[in-house]
Amino acid sequence: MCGRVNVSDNDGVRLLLESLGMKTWPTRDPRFNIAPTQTLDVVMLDAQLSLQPMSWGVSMLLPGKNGMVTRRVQNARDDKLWSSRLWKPLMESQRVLVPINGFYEWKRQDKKLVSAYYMTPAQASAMFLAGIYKRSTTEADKLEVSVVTISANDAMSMVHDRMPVLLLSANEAMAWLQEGDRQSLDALIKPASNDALTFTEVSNYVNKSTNEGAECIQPVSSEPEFQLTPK
DNA sequence: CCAGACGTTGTT
DNA sequence: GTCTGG
DNA sequence: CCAGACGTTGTT
DNA sequence: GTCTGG
Repeated sequence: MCGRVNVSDNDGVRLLLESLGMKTWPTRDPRFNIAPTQTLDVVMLDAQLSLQPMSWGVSMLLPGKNGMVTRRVQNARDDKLWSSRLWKPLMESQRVLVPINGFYEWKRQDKKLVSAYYMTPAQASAMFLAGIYKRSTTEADKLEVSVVTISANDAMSMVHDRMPVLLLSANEAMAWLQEGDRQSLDALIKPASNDALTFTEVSNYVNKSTNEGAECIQPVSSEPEFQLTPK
């Protein structure tokens, strides 16, 4: 779940960041198809709120056939946040917000891909995902982020059984950054309400992560747009 | 997340 | 089948 | 000190 | 391999 996002509408993101009182926003070229290992601009709270580029996926070391192997983990499950030795320290002091315009999910049936869907906030043009970040142990100054996930709500479960944790108000977003105790944070870690997201079925153009542009979010019409004239 | 590879040597 | 790259 | 875990997704 | 918990 949540392994592909869209950050193509800088105006929408700017409004979202301004709702927190920020005066900076992304100046990157629009990206309709951001995949794990690529760069996300992430909101962190230090002395002030700031926007930091981070690589999508927190690295962890695991024993492999020939020594240790690095594995990148793009999502953090809600039920592991306080028990895993990877996530727990990040939950305590490394919480961040991931501003996006929307994310993609793929529906499967009998193991096979059926269709791709684009999810956008119903009430805004951008939204925050709950994230946790870590300083890279190998590369100085490199930051890595994972997106917190939870069981899908009823609406999402039509497509997929997991979804990212959404922070849909400025209050919730700031609470995620500021709260110190576990109880307050746990209150934020819940599936969004069923009417929080708008679903759009899109073509398989977005499947390939090197494909870019507005074609990624173009709706699939129920009727074919073009029909061959029968002969 | 999905797509695509999944080997090596020697040579230019 | 499983790993890596984007 | 030793024992045991160590992400996530998809899948059913 | 390396960290956490007992």
